[in-house]
Amino acid sequence: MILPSEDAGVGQSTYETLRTDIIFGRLAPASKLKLDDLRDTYGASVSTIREALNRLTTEELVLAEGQRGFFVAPMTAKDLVEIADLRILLECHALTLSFANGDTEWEGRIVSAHHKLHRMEQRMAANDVSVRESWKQYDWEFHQALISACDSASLLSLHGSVFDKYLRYQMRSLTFRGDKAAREHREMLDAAMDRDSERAKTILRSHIEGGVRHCLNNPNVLPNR
Amino acid sequence: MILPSEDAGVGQSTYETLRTDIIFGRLAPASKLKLDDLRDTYGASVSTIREALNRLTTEELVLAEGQRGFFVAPMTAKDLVEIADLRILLECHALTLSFANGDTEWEGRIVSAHHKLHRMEQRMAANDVSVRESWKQYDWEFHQALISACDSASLLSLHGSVFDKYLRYQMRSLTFRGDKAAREHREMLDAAMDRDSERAKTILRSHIEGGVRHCLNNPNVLPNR
DNA sequence: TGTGACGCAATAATCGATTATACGCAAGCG
DNA sequence: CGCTTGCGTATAATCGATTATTGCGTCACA
Repeated sequence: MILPSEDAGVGQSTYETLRTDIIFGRLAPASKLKLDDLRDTYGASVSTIREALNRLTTEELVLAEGQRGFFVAPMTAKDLVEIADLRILLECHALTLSFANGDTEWEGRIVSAHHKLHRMEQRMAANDVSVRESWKQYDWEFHQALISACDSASLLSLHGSVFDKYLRYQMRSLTFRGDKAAREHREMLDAAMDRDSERAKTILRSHIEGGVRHCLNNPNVLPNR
Repeated sequence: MILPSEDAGVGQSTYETLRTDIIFGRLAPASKLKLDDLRDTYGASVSTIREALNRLTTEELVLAEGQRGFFVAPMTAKDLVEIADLRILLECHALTLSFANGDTEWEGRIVSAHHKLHRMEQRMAANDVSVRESWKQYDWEFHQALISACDSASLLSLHGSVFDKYLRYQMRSLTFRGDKAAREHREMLDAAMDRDSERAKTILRSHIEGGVRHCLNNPNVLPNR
């Protein structure tokens, strides 16, 4: 997900930049995406911009309304709950498969990812807000590592897409919920080493549901109404 | 899904036509999609074609390889199994939600969809192969009706996308498996009327797994190797 | 003063042309 | 004789221009 890759063409990098700009909230939910403006901002022709927007439309990060142009997908409480529900469904399923399948390499990936995530959590706890985005990046890498042995490219891809939509809501909650979340990450690490997928799933569910509650209670997250 | 809508612009209808052409096998798996050829075939400019292909790339019905163009997504046994697994996961979950939520309108949609599907199944059983595509259309409508009360647009959208990828494999099995499938449809209808989601899920799982076995045993479905 | 038709400005959709990249073949060199 | 390097063609990527649509503001008329 997330990281724009260097070498790619204009089209690919425009797509990636637009995507992260939506996920990280630099493009406001429900705002109009005017092609001419975007061309100036992103330094690509309208055709290229349209290509990127069309791809984002399929992912439902952008809405295309008839002949009336493109809009950033709005953010609503209902959508958040739906997305979280899907993330739980997909990630729990992947967890089961992955725990049954994982080898020592897999364990190594998890330990490594957790270590890096933990470092970021420490910096976040020390109010070093500059690492917000990389913290979320490492959060993704950890969750990704846990399910990386599920042996289903389709499942991983679908999960990645849902995760990013969930992330868009997370990114708007400016307050740090790290204490509880960090403990849950630690517990999932332990459960993974024990290959106890039921325990991991229980923790994951409450991990995500906690994140949802945190967002719903946070007035920054849902601007409308 | 499926049906190309009339009124839309060139871009939308090109996208829909390309999509159904891939799903229904009119464009061979793994074949190269040359832009100039497609422009002639579909009567739209390269930019418009590219727009459509980019959208299909996001859905993983088309693969975009670096600067080397577009390819129809290949079909493999592993992909079929993964997609079927996802369909079971998503559709079972949606079934649970829908059965808990559905009102009388919902029941009406199911009864109606089943009736139309049943008619098609009869014609298929009588070797009227001309209705193959509409039969699959009604199959989709029935499954869609069952989960239509799940009250999650995101889940329905994700399910639709996975269903269509599954359908691509189904469309290649030229032999009719309708007898068993028709019975399962009937049983799901009954389970829906009884609001017995556990029963419906059991049937659905074996319904889909039966379809997968049928495809895996059918040499028409997986051309490679 | 309200309403509807008209036209203008803004913006989207679509296109064809231009530039860049990749691939195959052939010629030169080891 | 095989490998590499350079050239030409085929194809993709990107762009700017052209056409179509929409939405708003204004003016005429009831």
